[in-house]
Amino acid sequence: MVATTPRNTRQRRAVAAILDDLDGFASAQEIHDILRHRGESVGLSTVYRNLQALVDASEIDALRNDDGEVLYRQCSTGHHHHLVCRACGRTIEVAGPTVERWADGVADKHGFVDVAHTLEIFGTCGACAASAD
Amino acid sequence: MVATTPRNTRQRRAVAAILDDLDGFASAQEIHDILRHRGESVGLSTVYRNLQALVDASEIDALRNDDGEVLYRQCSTGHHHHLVCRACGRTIEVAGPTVERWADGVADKHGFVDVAHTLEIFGTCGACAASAD
DNA sequence: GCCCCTGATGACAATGGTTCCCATGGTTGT
DNA sequence: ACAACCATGGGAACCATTGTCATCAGGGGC
Repeated sequence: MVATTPRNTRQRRAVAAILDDLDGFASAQEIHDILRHRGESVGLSTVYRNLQALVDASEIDALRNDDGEVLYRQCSTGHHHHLVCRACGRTIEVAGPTVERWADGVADKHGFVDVAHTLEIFGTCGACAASAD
Repeated sequence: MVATTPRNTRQRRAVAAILDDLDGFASAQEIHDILRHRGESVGLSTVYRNLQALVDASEIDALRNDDGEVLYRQCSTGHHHHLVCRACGRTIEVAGPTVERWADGVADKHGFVDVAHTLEIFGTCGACAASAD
């Protein structure tokens, strides 16, 4: 499987630009809407395809919210987790070396191989909690 | 909010019985199929409703697999996480007091309130890894 | 045990996020 | 510029899940 270089299309650039601008996580549909409002309309299928390609290339992170929707965000490289505000989507990347070791240790102790884990922290950030009073 | 006692119907008992018998996680559709094969046919809507009720009552745990499907399992009470085999679904409950404290501490440090977290470990159990060779 | 009220059921429609299909158009190597 | 071929987009298809509503049955009251 020789990795073919993806073409540099207007749509691909537009999707990447949105992810550059956004701070928190956003769904594919939200990104599609933002593109429409910017006048840089891109087909919904294309948004999905490009997001999936970026995930495959490990250039963005994806996670599911409680509703099962997939959210995307441009993140730093390397393994990390997220502290996400339920209200505004603001996201803080967190590293947890201890947790990584713990998870691997638990799996190893039970004879599991090819181990991966998911860990996300959800809460309400200070600003949103204050404005909700 | 006075909790009304749910009625003791054949369908409710049948769904609970399946969860009693199963060891690992199963999707609503799988449980529906098992019921059909047992001859204790139950409407799909009813399966979903009863599973949701059991989740609300904290009598079973629910989590999403990579495909976004919701999986259900009868678990011990109290907060815990899961080590799940991708191949056979075998599940081991794990407690991680250190992780709990770490997650809460991280959230607190950033001023987040009303904090929750998700943590699941996926891997291939020894038996499945051996049979895959 | 029998009735009746009311919540539970189930067949089907509807929803919503995501993926598939395929004719068309734009990109890139030459 | 040319041509080959990948990317696009609009709509249909998919699939898990939820909603609708007429019908059914559990269980409290008698």
